[in-house]
Amino acid sequence: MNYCPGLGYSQGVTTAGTARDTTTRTGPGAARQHTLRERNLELVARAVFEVPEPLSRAGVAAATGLARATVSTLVDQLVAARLVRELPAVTGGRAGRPAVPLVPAPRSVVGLGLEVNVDYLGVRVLDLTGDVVSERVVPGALHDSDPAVVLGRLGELAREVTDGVAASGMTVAGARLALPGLVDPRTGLLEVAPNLGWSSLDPVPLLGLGDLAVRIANEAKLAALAELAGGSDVAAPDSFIFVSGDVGIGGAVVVDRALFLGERGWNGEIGHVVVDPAGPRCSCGAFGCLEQYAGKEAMMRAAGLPPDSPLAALVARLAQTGAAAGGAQALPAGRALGSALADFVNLLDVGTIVLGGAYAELLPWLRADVEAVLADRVLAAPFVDLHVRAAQAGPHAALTGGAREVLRAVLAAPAAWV
Amino acid sequence: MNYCPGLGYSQGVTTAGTARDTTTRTGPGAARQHTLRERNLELVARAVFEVPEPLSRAGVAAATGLARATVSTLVDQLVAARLVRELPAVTGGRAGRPAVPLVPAPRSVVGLGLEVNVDYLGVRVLDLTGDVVSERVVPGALHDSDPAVVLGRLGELAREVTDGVAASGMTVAGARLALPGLVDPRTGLLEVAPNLGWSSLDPVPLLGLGDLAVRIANEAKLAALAELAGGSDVAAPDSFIFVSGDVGIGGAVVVDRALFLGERGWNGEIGHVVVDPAGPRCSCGAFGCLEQYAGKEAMMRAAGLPPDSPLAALVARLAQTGAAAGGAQALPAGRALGSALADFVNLLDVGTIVLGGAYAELLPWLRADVEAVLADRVLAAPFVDLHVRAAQAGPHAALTGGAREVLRAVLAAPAAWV
DNA sequence: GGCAATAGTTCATCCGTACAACAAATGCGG
DNA sequence: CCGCATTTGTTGTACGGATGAACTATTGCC
Repeated sequence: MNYCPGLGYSQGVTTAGTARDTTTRTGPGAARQHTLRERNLELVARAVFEVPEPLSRAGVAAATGLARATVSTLVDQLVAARLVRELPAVTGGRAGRPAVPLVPAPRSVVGLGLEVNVDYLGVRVLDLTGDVVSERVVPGALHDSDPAVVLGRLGELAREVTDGVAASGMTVAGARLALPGLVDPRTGLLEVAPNLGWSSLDPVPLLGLGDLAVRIANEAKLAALAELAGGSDVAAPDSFIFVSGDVGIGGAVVVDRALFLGERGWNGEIGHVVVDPAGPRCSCGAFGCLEQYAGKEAMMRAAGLPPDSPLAALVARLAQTGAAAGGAQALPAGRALGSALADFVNLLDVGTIVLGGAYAELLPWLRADVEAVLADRVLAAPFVDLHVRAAQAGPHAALTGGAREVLRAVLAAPAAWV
Repeated sequence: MNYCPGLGYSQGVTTAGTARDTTTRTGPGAARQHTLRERNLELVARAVFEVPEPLSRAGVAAATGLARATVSTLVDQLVAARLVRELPAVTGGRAGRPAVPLVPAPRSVVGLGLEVNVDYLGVRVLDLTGDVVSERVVPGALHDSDPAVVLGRLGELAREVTDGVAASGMTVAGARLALPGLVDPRTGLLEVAPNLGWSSLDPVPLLGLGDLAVRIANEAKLAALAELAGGSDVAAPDSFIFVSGDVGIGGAVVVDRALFLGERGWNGEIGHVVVDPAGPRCSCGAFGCLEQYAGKEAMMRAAGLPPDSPLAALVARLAQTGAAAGGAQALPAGRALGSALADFVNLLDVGTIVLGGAYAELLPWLRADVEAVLADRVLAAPFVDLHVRAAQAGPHAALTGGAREVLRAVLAAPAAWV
């Protein structure tokens, strides 16, 4: 599925004689004997976790290309590490010794998702099967709040939840804290979160979660990862653009089931893409940004509602005014959003667009305009099927995405758990 | 240098019970004993090729973390494969046995770059040191040309060049054909190249190059890769946005020295990003695309020149009208380009912008406007240094980029050459 | 009940790296 | 000029991990 023509890494053909590139790129390091073990442990773990029907040891061997003997020892280690569980042998009607199905271990190793957003605090625990083990979501008005107080409160919630989880014998592998702002994953610092009124702070210590490994990330990025779980009726795409409409507009890019983050993870800022340079001035100082057309307040105003109305009011108004779901021009946001998304697709060539936040509910009134503008403006539209769909992950998707991200890291390096 | 928080691969945590993701992702395959050898061969090759000062075997061992004994055997294989050459031992004034410097082997394994563009055909051969071994560039007016004739002629040029190269004992590792249009790397087909008047064709067989491995790619993408060689005075950035202005406007994205290609490699189409929805109609059918402001014809018209004037005429006119280099508003294209680039940066978070094609020469008259609009419109501008620079690779950069790409692939899998 | 079929385990073998010892080639101090 | 420290490169042994074949375990079917 990787169509890049073998462009996996640094090029490094240097013209002889010119002194540059002085920093030695250490690279991923030397491959030793135990590297094989780590690599194949990961391979086996992926085989067990990515397949819809449980595999046996023999099935894993066939799927991975490893020898049955090798798979046996690796699976035994994963079982001992409580990452994989053996189900009772099932006699499937065929001849031969019955196979032992291998499944992700439930309620053993879990991931913790944390979130501070404008109107709530949340904690969610997921186990390796994807089940929600425990969660707490507390509403609150957190514009211009005190980070120490809010994060301390979130830390308390997290401790309550993790204490209960640990009492049941589960192990918390780590945590991800989702924040609605510019986050620097290198330093773990929050640069600025306009809607919270926070800036330039180190949030992790304020949680007071001791030695638990907590990493921070942008809320929309983690919400996008939650979409990789797919929905009850629809499969998850491997590559998509995720755009979430709320007070601000957040975006993320997923390619081959991994986030694309640019240089610092500050990508996907579709809210400030040019829609019309003659448009209204944006809070960012520029003119005609998408946010001025498709941000929550702009949509409310366009519908004749107070800017801070709840989303339900807008939905009710749309239904009341008889705007045909599926019809064009129900919301002025539709064409603006389509225009910005067309830029996004032209620049990235990712053909599936997942709309989250308020857009998920408003999609019936947005879709016609969005799709029409995409067809007009995307250069490759004649050669590509563009898909626009609503987000599948439920409310507080960033909590799910954060917890999933912790568990993904566990599966990427299962050797640390054996 | 990888700031993504461990998002290397497919996630795969699936909710138990829901049937989806049915395609078994085979993954990169099982790691066997010889995988170690391949991996470490690559590591050693990179160490030799990426360092400005030649390393000895002991130096490679220190740089890679491998044992000296291991490095010795690996280096011997690379030398036998003619990828690496030993220089005469140099007694560097220090005590101890003199070290044998290892360098990329000159004139041994070479890469072939091919290109069809609107006004020329070209062939260029690079060796592993980055030197141009041989090249042929033939001007021609190729709008609305016959693909069979043009590609046949290019194939003849390529054979002439490769015959000479082979007669000198060199081995051509492969070729890349650069085309100005939408290319599908999966199938090797050219979907459409508007300026050539070509569409829906399989160009490789028309070259008549027999069993030589030829792959096709977009011209701007390969030109961007040429920038990884750096310039005589300035180091190459590891991540950058490349935008090349000509009749059309081409773009590419390089992150960590590798092309980012989206799903099909049809990304970087900045020429059709919205600058002003009330603007002129574009050849693509939409309104107010960047190409209508910063395409070559638009720039000529804005300067009062015939649309098909040579670039030199525009430069002369700018000098003549006394438009201050470095001053604002010398060209209307400047602010339009800045607007589209700001969208690009907002969506991708890549902070270095390399301008090629006509923009490289026009940069003195564009820079002030571009940088001003970027500062206004890029959301992360207060936290990031944005760099705008002219392309360093000389004319016909796609030829260099294509040849480099072939050699990069050789270094990524040196085991095939031992 | 015997036989074929499939799952899982055990064991000798092979491959590649690591570590240590050794050989080679130099600078330096006496 | 000689001995010694120093660094490079090579040789030999040990070890870890994957393999494939042989073996055991458990079922369906005739």
